[in-house]
Amino acid sequence: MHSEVVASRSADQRDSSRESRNGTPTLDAVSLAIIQQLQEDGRRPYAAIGKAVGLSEAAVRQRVQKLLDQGVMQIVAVTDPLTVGFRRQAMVGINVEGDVESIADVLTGMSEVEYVVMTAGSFDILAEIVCEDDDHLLDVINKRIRALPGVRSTESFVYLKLKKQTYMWGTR
Amino acid sequence: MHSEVVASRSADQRDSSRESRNGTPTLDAVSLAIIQQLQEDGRRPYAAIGKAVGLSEAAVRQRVQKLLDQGVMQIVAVTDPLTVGFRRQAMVGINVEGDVESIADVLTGMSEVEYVVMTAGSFDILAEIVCEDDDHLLDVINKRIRALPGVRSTESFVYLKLKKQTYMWGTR
DNA sequence: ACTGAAAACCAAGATTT
DNA sequence: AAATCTTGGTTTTCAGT
Repeated sequence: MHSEVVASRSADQRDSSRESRNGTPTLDAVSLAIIQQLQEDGRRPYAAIGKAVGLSEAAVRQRVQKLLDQGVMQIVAVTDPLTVGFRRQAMVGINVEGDVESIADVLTGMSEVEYVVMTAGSFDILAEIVCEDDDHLLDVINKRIRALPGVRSTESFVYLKLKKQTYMWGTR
Repeated sequence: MHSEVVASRSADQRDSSRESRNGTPTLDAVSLAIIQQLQEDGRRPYAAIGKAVGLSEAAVRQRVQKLLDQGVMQIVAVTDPLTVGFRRQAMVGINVEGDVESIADVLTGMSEVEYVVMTAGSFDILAEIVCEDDDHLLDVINKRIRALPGVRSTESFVYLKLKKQTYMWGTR
């Protein structure tokens, strides 16, 4: 059903823990294959993954644990908040004067903010907000975000309908 | 460590499968609690979830299966593509003339598109793109998306750095 | 709720770099 | 030496009745 991965363990694919320049771990082909398996099904048994990538069950488990500990991946349930019910959701484009990253860090600390990216283009930051209702959303955007020193302007895009949500890169 | 959920099984919270007006299943408190557990850890054992929500292991298992089958949630490994390596990523704001949803549907069918939302505001659609490299990204945006009949204009926001990615609504 | 089967876990021991 | 993989034995979880 899912593709076998040739996992000859040699040469250039043996380092799963070396640090690259930006502090993020370099992943070898085997770890990528494991992640791929788990992108298809986050609860796939370690033994099945092992068979697919050519490793023992225990080895897979150890690698998965490490990937989780390192924060390279998370295994989670994902839903569409709007579908699940009671929420208002929006993307907010933000323009900043001064240090963009420090603003991004503040946003990251806000519980209503699910997603923060620094971008190139006419916004410096995109932040996705999940709220209880309109009042809550208004509060977060107008009172809390726009009030941050350094935030020059914001533009909001309230979600009407989520059409697609995938986590399948590498598996297309 | 994680909060116990009072799951008295009565009256208005026993229907996890009834269909609401828009065709999405109405979730009861117990199912929400289960999802919450799995948002913290997608591989949490059914028994542990059962203890937290006040259900037997088997009951949890059945509910989880149903939630997955219904497409209410998915349990998957989530990564930051940029961290994992070889990708260029961008959010594209799109303006449409005519039927917005049909354009959204086309985007949904494109493998490079991970995320599609219809929005209110100065964009009709927001689409997140994951690509191999700059050339690929350029191709997708300029050749494929802008070429769609009905697409009036697009604006791109290339990702520089992902700062936050959470799936914790309800658990803050 | 019970039961056989599968999966997860653990602790050494072996292998590779 | 350090890290990674394997093996064998044990406990826990799972799936079906």
